[in-house]
Amino acid sequence: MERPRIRDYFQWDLSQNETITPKQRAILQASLDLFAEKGFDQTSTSDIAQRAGVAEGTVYRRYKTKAALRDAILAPITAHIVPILASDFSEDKLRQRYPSLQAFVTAIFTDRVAFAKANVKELKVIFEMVAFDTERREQILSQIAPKMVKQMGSVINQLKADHLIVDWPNDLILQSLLSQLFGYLAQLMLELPGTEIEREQAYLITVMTKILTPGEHDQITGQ
Amino acid sequence: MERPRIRDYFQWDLSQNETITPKQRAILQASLDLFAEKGFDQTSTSDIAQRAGVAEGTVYRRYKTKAALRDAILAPITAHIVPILASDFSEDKLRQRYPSLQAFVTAIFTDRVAFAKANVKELKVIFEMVAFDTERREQILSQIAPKMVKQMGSVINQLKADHLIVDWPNDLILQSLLSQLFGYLAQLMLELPGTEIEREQAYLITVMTKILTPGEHDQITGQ
DNA sequence: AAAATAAGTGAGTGATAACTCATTTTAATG
DNA sequence: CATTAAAATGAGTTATCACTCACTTATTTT
Repeated sequence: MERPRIRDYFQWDLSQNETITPKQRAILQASLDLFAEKGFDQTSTSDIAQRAGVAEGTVYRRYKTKAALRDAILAPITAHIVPILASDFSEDKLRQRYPSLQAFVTAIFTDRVAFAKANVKELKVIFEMVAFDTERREQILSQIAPKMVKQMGSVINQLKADHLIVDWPNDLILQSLLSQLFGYLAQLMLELPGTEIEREQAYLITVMTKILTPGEHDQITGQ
Repeated sequence: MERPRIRDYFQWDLSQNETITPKQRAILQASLDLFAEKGFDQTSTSDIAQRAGVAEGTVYRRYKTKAALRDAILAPITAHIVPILASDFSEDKLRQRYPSLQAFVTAIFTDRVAFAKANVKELKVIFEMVAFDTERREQILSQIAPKMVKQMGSVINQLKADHLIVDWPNDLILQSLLSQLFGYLAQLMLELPGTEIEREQAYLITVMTKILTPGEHDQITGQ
């Protein structure tokens, strides 16, 4: 059974979904744009209809509720966000030793950064949803976190055995990886100016490698 | 003219504001809690009244609109957020040379992390507001960014001259500082589990020092 | 204690927004 | 072209929510 490559998840083409009329496609696109621009609650269904060039009733033809419409937008990305975040380390990559720390970091970030870049709007909508819905957040986390800890854990332990990575507890290492990703995401979503997005990926890899390289500054001084 | 120390901004005691009745104080507290829990739009004024143990009319006695109530909550923090983020480097600290990179990083993060920790709820409300209000975001940024770039810039240049900091463009250095802060903030606001918040400050300083220490991995490799 | 001022109340109001449905328009099929 | 099915429409319904106001209760002043 073949796992799909991460690149296949990029660039959702909403139009290739089954039989979907141009108007329905316009509704999905308008919703995504508006939710990302103004937020879910601040977007009315009449806003969506107007932006999509459609009557309001058309919005409700396929999606029973506004929330269902949001779910439909996020369906493709949520369906694959778990494997993208947590896996990709299970099979081939796990068994192959990482020759260097940089190789490990590159493996982690390359696809994930590209994925984030290709789905900024969707991620923003997810963030808004998850920020104020504790239940949903914990549900998602309980799916992702254990896999991540387990799969990444083995790789990290390998690197530790080879003295290729800093001797921190694994959760701290994971935390710095995540923290770095969050910082990057925030920049994308808030459209912070003065950022050459193009150099981001290389920058992230450089910084992350630097953080995790064993060295003299590794002692975490208490306060 | 004495500038207030950052510690003075911590821990807003809403009750010490002028003449404020217990009920008004309860309204402010309930609003802050609910806005941070459920989000601004998902919180109705009747929710607030109920949580505060007050009639709905009472909410509107002092604050003309729901937005004005939010502004009132954020007033103290927004009044001081600019100096906290951007300054504290203008006078004494700027003139005194930083003996080490760690001293510089510690100076930057200690207060800011403590501030973030003491104002998680407020920051969450601000984030929600700013995330979907481009105008307001740019307005705030245009206030903060130039000061930050200017004041931090001089310090960074000094450290560069002494070869105490990595030879990256200043905006890239600033970006990594910010990115690190964002990552930390995200953890706070999303209440991500498995995080010993107490070690965060020491961790941030360690990591940031490591990132900015000049070394062999400084080349940012293109993709 | 009486008068005056301020604080608090909650039923009521207008507007908005999510959602419905009878009808019309478009597309598919024989 | 006629028939049928699907898609689209937009006026209408219902519920919620921000906000008001005439009135009551508490507090201060004289």
